[in-house]
Amino acid sequence: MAPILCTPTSQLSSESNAAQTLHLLQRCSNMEELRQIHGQMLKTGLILDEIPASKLLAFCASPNSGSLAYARTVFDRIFRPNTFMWNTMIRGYSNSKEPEEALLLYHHMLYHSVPHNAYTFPFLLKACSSMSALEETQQIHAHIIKMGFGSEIYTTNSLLNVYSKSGDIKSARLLFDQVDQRDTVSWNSMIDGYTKCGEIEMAYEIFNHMPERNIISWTSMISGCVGAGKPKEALNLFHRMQTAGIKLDNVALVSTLQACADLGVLDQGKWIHAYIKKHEIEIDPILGCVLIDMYAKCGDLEEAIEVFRKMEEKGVSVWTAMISGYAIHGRGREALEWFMKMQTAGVEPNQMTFTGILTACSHAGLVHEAKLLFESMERIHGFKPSIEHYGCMVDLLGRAGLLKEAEELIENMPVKPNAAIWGALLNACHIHGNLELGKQIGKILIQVDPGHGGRYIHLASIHAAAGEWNQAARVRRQMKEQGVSKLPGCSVISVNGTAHEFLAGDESHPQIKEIDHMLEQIVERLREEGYKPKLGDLLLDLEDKEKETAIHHHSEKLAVTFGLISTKPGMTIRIVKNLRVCEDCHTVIKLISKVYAREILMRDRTRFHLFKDGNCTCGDYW
DNA sequence: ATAGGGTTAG
Repeated sequence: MAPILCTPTSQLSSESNAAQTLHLLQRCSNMEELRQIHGQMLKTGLILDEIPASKLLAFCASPNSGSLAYARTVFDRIFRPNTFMWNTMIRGYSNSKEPEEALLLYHHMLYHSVPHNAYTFPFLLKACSSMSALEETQQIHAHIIKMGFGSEIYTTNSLLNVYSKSGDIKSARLLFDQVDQRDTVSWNSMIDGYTKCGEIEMAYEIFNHMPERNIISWTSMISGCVGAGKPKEALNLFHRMQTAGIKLDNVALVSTLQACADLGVLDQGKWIHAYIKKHEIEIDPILGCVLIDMYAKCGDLEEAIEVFRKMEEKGVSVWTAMISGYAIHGRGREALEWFMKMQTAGVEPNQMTFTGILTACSHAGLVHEAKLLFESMERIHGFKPSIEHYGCMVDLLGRAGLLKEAEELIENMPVKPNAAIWGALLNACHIHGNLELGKQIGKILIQVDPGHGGRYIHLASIHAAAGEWNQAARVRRQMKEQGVSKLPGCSVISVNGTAHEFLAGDESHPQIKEIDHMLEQIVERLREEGYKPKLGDLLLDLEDKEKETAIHHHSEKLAVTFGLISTKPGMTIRIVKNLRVCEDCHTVIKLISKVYAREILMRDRTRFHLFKDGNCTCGDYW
């Protein structure tokens, strides 16, 4: 028989067919196209070929445009999938809402004795990490050692990462010290682990000792500081990072903007926004969210709206950031309008949106509206109100003077009240002078939250307001015995880009003489307007004259006074205070806004106060 | 293939 000299036409065509299909798979951009290719592959039998089938699976299981469910149906029909295919499915589930499926697949994989390769464990451990599944991680760790992957750096790094993320920093450290190979990823995971469990000093130690730092090292430290309530250190690190010549990316900017928001430093926040524009960095949904939040928290709602307008993808978080922005400014009506606009735009509110809108109602005294919204949460939107939402309602009712209703709500709510709930009620007692109830709640709070200095101060000042000096002193003693200290009041004012910080009774400012002199003048001037210092609930057991001196040196008064002498007439004075503004300071600043014809914008612990013509936007309830 | 980011009551 004559030998076949050339490849049969049919085979040629099927080969070029396979090449073409592979090419199509490579360029495939959505599931619609993929379905067609899949159909083609079923017809030609190419689905039986490992490489095209793998490519098909990989596309469906990819997190962006794929469909994991589709991938699963394909996978389940493959006879003896290879390791790559198993890995692909495990990876798909590890990035999905059902990471536990990744573990189940792994069990099947073991059952079918499919061999592992170096890619299997990183994917699998990622699934563990998103579930914080410590026990499973320990079991997998044992497999890793048994199967000889214990020196694979991707695998050990993944282990480090799960232990860190799941809060088992001890195991992470043990492994970190054990392994014979470490890279930047290993060090970075340790930084993240230490910051996540609040050990910021240890994170610094790792950071300082690592041989090489990349942008992730820096960003982990910055976000760690933000999370630990050290936004100043975060900004400090940011500047060091720039000196080190690191190119910024979105994640680094997000963390830094949060620090700006926490500190209320508008200038620095603006600088970053300008940087984003200059370098044409894309404002993704998360970056947009924190930009809006930063502007809102730095007092510039107009600019927040601008950012919102320019964003292309307006998801629920972005709307929520806007609504929460209006909330802290006490602009409840507008918050409600935005809430409506959002739904008209077809965006469904989530739990956080409700926290935002209820807060907005609370700060603006919109009791009726809040009740309707609260009731609609479950009835219309299908959310069970969480403890945060109950907190908003207690705050709202209490602020509005409906103490009885607030108490009833606490009694009838399905969850156990926490410190925040009692705190809201105590605050209401304070505002409305319900000293008896206040004392009861104060006692509960000290038990629930014994390490929180503010609680003792609050209770002591209620006793003081009732003229019970002995009781007030007793509470303060108790606080001392517990080793709890009071967070000192601190107000910051930015003048020409420099932040000036004042503590209560602070003498350290270089212009303190001038400030003191001006302050005396102000008090004189305000007395003519009928101002009397309110000393009633001041804690200190002092003579009235001494009390006056103390109260006049509260940080917010020092900062406002400095603002008056160091900025041009007519300019808005912007101040950020770390605690709730004191009642006497609130009165004084209102009067200053009238007598000195200045707008004063002050952010305290919970909200903004805009003082203007002798009034404040908080309506005196804060 | 492994590491860093969101709005949140008091």
